[in-house]
Amino acid sequence: MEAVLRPYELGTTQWYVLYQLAHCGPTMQRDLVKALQVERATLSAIIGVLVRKGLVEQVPDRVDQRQKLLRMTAAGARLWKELPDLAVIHDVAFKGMDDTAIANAIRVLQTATERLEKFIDRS
Amino acid sequence: MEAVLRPYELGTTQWYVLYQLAHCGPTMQRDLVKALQVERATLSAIIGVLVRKGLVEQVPDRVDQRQKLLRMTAAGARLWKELPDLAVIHDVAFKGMDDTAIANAIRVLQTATERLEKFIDRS
DNA sequence: ACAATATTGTCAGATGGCTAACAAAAAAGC
DNA sequence: GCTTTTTTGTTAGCCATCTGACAATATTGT
Repeated sequence: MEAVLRPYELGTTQWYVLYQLAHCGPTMQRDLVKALQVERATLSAIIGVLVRKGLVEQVPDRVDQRQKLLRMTAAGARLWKELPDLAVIHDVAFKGMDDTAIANAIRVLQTATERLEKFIDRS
Repeated sequence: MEAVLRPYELGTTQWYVLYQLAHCGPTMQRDLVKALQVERATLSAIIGVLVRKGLVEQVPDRVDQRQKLLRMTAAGARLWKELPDLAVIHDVAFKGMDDTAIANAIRVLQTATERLEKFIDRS
């Protein structure tokens, strides 16, 4: 992803923010934190970059003034349309491989992840 | 790993440097770059941290003055002995799982990685 | 209603990763 | 032998991530 995105001066997480805004419309920053599985502070920094680049706007909510709504700007939408389709990456990596083997791999990793998370919580 | 190492103020890559020095003895910095699969600049920064902490020494080579030999200090060896065994992490993640399933998962990921690397090289 | 608590975003400072550019030293070529 | 190239490490600057502390704002509890 880095390699594909570099010419556009976009990092992968920046790309993911744009992806969310393009597919789900304007979103509260706090909801993006959950969607991207990232810390509040991390997202704050990333949004900061996107705002400085003029690709995303932060609109304070009228009822809850803590929250901010994120919206793609016209420039953001323009850039988004120029971006190449990242699905090729998935194809390059997995096309033609045995589907059940892939599914198995995913299960193995998910199980390991869950176990480690439980372990960290307990300790 | 982060969670286990945090009480000792060690990052995972710092740990890995100590691991190498503990298991393979003093090592040239350039060889560590290959062992850790990391950029020269990245390792340089990490070594910088370990040197500041007094856990590792950088000794310029007598014959080739560009190269630097890395050696654990007494303080580094002392800390290393205190560190918990990280094998528990492997156990927590994978113990009791089907070995062939794990081997399959590894194969899937290795293949995907190789394909992506080839793709990046070509493009 | 007011005090205590929880949520949301930001800032500061750290790690770890990258690239690009540089300096010093060694090796290769001519 | 001297020039050019390669190797080695560092520095600077960027992105992404984390934790911890903070301010502002809501919510809850009494």
